[in-house]
Amino acid sequence: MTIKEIAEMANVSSATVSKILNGKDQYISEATRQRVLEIVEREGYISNAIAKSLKTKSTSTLGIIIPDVMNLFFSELARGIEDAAEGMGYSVILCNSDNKTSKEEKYIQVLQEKMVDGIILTASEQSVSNSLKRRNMPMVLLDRDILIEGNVGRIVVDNKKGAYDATKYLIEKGCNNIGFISSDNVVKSSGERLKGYKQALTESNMEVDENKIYLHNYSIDTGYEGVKKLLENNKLDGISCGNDLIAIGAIKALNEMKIKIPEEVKVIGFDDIQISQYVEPPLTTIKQPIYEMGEEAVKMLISIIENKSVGETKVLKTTLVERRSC
Amino acid sequence: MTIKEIAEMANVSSATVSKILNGKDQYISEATRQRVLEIVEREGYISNAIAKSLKTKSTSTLGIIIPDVMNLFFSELARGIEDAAEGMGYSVILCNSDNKTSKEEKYIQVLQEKMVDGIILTASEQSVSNSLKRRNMPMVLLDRDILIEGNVGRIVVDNKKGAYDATKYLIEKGCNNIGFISSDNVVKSSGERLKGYKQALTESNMEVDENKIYLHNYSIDTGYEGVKKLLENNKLDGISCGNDLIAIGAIKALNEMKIKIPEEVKVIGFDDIQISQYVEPPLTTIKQPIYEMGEEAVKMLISIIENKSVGETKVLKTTLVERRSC
DNA sequence: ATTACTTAGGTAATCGTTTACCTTTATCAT
DNA sequence: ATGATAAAGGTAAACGATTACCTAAGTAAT
Repeated sequence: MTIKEIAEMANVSSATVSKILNGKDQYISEATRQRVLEIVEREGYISNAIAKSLKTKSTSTLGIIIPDVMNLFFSELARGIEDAAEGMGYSVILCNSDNKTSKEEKYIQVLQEKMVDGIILTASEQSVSNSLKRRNMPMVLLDRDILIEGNVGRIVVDNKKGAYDATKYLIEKGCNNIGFISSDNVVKSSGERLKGYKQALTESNMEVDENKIYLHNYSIDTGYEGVKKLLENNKLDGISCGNDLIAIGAIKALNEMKIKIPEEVKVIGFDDIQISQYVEPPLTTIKQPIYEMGEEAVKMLISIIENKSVGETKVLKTTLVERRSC
Repeated sequence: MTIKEIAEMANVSSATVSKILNGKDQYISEATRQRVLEIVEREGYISNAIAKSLKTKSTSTLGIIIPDVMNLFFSELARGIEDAAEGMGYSVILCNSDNKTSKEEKYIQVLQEKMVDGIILTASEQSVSNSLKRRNMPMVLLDRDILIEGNVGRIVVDNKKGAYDATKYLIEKGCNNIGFISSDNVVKSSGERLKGYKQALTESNMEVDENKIYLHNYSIDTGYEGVKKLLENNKLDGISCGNDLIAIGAIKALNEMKIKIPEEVKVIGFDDIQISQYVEPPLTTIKQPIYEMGEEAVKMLISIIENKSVGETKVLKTTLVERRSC
């Protein structure tokens, strides 16, 4: 069922049908309009967006590349993105990069072939500018900032301040031996969080002890292993974690070791993913406005697409949410 | 940069370039092939999949409609789907229905306009056949079975047996007073799980007591509330939960009430979502092969698309995984 | 009566591929 | 020398919309 067939049934030209369907009907009589619309309805006509896209050079589709939707942080990001996109008339193609530059590059290629109007990229750990051959594709970098040339937007939080606040909070709560468990990946945010931790210690005249730092990746297992390793040689009374998954792993290990939280050791996370309020004890953490970050990314991307803005950097605020783990 | 421009540079026709790019080059000399390929590479030509789709009537894109990616069950499903799709050369458009028939219908319309090759639908709670106007679109129903006419595939598990096994296990572990907390939604699987619970009781000559059943929805809060409500009037020593989220909420409530798990009350879940192994105590549950269900859905859908099979129903097996909550 | 504008709609090129069908030249068996 | 076949590549229609530009009739002002 095409526009041409509808046109024949209504005894008008396909141009007329197209105009009516797109609301460009100021020079179409109401009678004709009604007649066409009725036929469209009766025949269950569904317009062919592919043909439309070919002509108009716009697909109303966005590509989103994240490491892994199964990770609660990214699934919330994805949800924020999809909701905002849907609200603005866009669909989203979902891509999981598994933090692999190779998959990321492949997806960028595919998304360009599919003529998405723009791409939201949560960069993989090793991605560098030159691996991203983009042909002037509107793009916003979300959560993870990387070096990249050209007109790209950025939505980030102040990771250093967040980690600083977390550690400072632990100090205020009376901790004297604070460990840090996080990821050793090379994305900027990871480094910033480590810096924030160190700065908080230094400012309070505590020494930075590399033996109290365990870096691996952003997973529950890292938190679990980190606690086991760190407590072999140290007496910690506070642990600042690079993200909530790590904190959850840390809590699990501490629970198993019958170490009381928060009485003996206080634990603080980063992100405030959905599940964090449900662990035992509920996790005190540095909240990122994850869902909103997704929304903001879409808004910025669409404004770049529609040429209303040039890529800028938007820094969203983190907040400390107090629960029972401290 | 189009195929025509490449053709001009190489002094061949666009047909030749197209043939080379699509591997239909049995009658193209190696010299020409190389020359064209080099130009394609040098100019960074990216093919226009939209134009291709218009001609070939296939987009290599699948639509997936799930209630909510932020729900761990569905995010794992989504991941399985995306991985399998990517492996078979397809992209996926992600849609969150929030269990609303209205959103679901809207997405189905959009997906058809975008000419996806097929749709994987995890149906919303109220969706019924006639609300789904589809124009002969290949489709597979995933996880939730609904009545629908036409040629659709189905990937499900035996929910009744799963819930039966769970409850039976509790009985074997010595429980005499087993409650059931689940969702009251109208999808078939919810009813099946309730039936499985009841059947296990009946078979063991235990009476089904409606006061020990709390039905609301598949959320952590339901588990939490359910325990509070059920323990007001009952002395339970076992709780069979409609899914893991509910079980996690139940465990949280029990922990707060200082009731020992599994000594005083045993808890069993359903699904085996990722997080379940990390709660305290780790959750014993009926494992659904979630990721594989996503994969299987893609395989079945693509085989329907390629006309290699007609819609059939595939029932995957659940297994009981023992952890410390029982 | 002429000009100008508005209303209502039609014509046909165009977007970038794919592909059925055609042409030309070379090779080869008879 | 002839016909058949293979090799190499070209021509142009088609996919289904959109849209710049055109036409024609009616109306209104001068």
